Amino acid sequence: MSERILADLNEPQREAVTHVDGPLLVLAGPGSGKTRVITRRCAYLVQSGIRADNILAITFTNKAAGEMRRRIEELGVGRNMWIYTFHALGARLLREFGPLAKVAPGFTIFDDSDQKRVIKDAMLLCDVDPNTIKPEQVAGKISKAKDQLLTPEEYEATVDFADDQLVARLYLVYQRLLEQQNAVDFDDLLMRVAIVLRDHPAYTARLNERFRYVLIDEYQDTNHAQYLIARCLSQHHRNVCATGDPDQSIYGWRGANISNILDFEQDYPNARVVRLEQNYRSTGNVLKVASALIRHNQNRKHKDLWTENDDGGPVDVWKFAEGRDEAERIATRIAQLHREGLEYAQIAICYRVNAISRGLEEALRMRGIPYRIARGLEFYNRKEIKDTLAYLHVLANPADSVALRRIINTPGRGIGKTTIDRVMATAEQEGMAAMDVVRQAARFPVLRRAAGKLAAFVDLIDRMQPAVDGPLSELVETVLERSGLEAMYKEEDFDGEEDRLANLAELVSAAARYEDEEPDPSLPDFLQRISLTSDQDAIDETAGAVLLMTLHAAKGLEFNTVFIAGVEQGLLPHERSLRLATGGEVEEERRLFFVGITRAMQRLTISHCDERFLRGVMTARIPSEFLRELPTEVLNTEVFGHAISRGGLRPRGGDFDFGDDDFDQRPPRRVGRERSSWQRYEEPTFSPDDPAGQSDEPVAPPPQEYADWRPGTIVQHEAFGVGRILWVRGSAGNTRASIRFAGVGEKTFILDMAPITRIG
DNA sequence: AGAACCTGACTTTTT
DNA sequence: GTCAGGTTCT
Repeated sequence: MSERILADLNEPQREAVTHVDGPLLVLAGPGSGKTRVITRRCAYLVQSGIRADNILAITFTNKAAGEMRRRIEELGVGRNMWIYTFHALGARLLREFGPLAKVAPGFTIFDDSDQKRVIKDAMLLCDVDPNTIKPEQVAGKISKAKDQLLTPEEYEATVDFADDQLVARLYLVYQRLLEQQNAVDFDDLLMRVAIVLRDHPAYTARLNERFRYVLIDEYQDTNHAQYLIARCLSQHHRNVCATGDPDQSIYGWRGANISNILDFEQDYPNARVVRLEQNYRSTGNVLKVASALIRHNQNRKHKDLWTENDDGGPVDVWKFAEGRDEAERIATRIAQLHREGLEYAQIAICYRVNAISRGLEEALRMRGIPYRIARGLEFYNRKEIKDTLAYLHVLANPADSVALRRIINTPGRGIGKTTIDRVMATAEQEGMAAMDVVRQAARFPVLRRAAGKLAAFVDLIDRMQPAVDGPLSELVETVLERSGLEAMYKEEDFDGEEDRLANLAELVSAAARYEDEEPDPSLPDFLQRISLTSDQDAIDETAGAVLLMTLHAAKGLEFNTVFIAGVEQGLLPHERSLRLATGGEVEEERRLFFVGITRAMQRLTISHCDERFLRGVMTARIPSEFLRELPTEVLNTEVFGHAISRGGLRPRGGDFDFGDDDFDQRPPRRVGRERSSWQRYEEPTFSPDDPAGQSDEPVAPPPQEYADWRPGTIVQHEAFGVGRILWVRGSAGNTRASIRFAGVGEKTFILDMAPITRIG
């Protein structure tokens, strides 16, 4: 077994894996086999006689935790290892020592939108005009305070600006509102645990006994509270292993403190430091570009990244006249690579801001290239899911009035804003839970008129309550039926384009799956777990589609071919990071670029434009200052003119620098290859009765995916039966077809949405 | 109570 | 240009 654990490790990797006692810092460059080191080390510890349940590994995402568990179990050890995200560990410990931290079991975890709701409530209660300060700002300051473990009282003592005194008041009320609802926010999960660990040495000692080896992954992203938790958990034995890469610290704006990793050696004297510098992922040229870029940062630990891989082709730097050209060219290039045998799933397009994705999507759709967007906030943020979960939350925790407000009139049952406001005001006055006010509505004169409707709602909830003790999936079904949500969404689905019922069915099966896998399932645990599930966890790199994502979302992934679009000043680095020009923020932007570059295994293309549509207006752009920092000798720079309105995509010759006179005038170099892809650009096919290309505003051709939906084609519609296509037109994603049905007449549909199939 | 209308914001968002 | 959230109108 030892053989297997140490097999194919390089020297530093082996050193890290076989380090057992005492603090260890693993500085792991991108693609240096960090996960391998972590999992092998866990196996090594177990093999040296340490019990798996004495080992605690902490990650940032559920996905990372799951991946780690999978790979450790593959090595045949560690079935009982503690593998958690920081927040899940927090939730777990809070449940354990709840009384010490003033939370009752079954507490609700509020997400950002719940939190915002409560802050608004606090502002209302404190008579704070939202024009003075925005709820988001308040949230930000409270979050910072919690990161520093400051209770409202302690925070108040530290502030001297009037603004912050206001925040202190709001923080106090906010916290009170949370407590009344037996709810915590994400920051509480860390702060409360850290405070208990700080103030209850006996408890901390016990946990040190339990977790004799502590491992923290992505240490560069820890904030202060997380740092303290890690520190306390390893206070007695000092068997702490931190892994990470300061050059990939990209969450400073969320409170991550890069100094935690930079100062590890001061924090833990005698720490062993291992540098993983050999890269197994990228070509030599990609790595050269990455290294040259990141060298421009001051605040870092130097690493010499190297690889035994081939140099590979040059790194492409493409310059376009306009955003649309960029999107077109990337899409055609992807089509070409696919024809040459590259899987779509091996390709990613990254950008700094989500706003860039739209144009790319359109271009991909136009060519029928399958793609997926790894955008934040998908499944659990859908309205129908949030509604259903809100019922479950009320059942699990009747004090949860954020959830109560969400469902009390959803579906509509004639309980309006006035009534809801009165319920909330009464609850505040009487110091009661909102649900209890609703229960006793008849007692309160202001609620007299609504009392009947409120009683009906109470009755509804009470009739659901018994199902809480039954199987979870059945509970969800009961809620869907009795609440009327199912009926409501059935109707909406019928005349809308959404498929909300399908999502709800997915929720039911998620509940069933949870119940299946969990030894000790419970409704509160299910809900907590959902609250701690992010969309990052849902990114599936193997879905057979090109992945579009922000540079942030790309961290930790790798692809054969990577495009980084919109590498322009103001976008990357983003203008908001330039404003206060605090150097540090520009360095974080540079790290973001570094993260993007190092996702690429074989091919990397960086692109930028002279103009692009931003916020509805065409905006002049200049290339990113970072482009000057790249080594020209491994770049292949190309300049392209307009793809569409100037009659076809063609490369334009001529001089090319990065467009800014301040740049040093290194001669532009061209490396390698003919640009054969241009010649192969395919003129889109236009539908016959829709002669396009005459106006400046061409009518978009039907996307490739509908290429053979020609007039005359016979199709079947779920409701209208068999019909004949009259015409197809429209832009990608909005392709419309007019179809004549016997006895029904002509109807126009959006093809992506309508339940239509081709027949014959 | 619900629809229509208006306004402002618009980086990133591991939990 | 687009979306969400809030406000005003009916």
